[in-house]
Amino acid sequence: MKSRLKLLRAEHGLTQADLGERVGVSRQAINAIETGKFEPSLGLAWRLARHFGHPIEQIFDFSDELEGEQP
Amino acid sequence: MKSRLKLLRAEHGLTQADLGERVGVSRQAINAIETGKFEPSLGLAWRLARHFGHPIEQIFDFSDELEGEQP
DNA sequence: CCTGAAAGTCAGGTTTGCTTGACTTCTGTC
DNA sequence: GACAGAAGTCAAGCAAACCTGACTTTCAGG
Repeated sequence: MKSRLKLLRAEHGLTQADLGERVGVSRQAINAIETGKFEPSLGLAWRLARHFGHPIEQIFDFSDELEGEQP
Repeated sequence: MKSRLKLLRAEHGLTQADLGERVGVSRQAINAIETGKFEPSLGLAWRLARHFGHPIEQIFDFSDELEGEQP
């Protein structure tokens, strides 16, 4: 999973602590997501997407993790 | 959080076990999500959304959980 | 060079997403 | 009414998503 979170946050001139505060998580959580330590929950992803005014899929991209999903 | 998962699954004529198999989780997981026991991870939400061809926000709706997010 | 703010990292702990296995309840069909 | 398949539920366990608190690294300005 790759995210555009770091980019978006920079564009909005926010610090990790700032963003964390606004979406209700710790600054370490934001940092961990940006550095790929883990993925956000659906609720957090939703709040982040809403905060930046973008759809979730446009911020968090899983399209490189296509396994056995027979179409 | 309310989801349209049960509805979409019914529209596609799938059983909980079927759907679970296609997105890579157990049938109990699908059931728990449909009955509101817990929320899916972002990865699972992404796979479900992709499987039904809808954006995540259109399937899982958090808009009733708006707390202190100063716009 | 110093300082301070921001970012990054680690340990330890709690909560939640998800598993398997087993059991019960609901719904239809014969 | 019996049977089967689907849905629902519970317990026990593991892994991932958070938390707090503390520490180190990076880097721009004075």
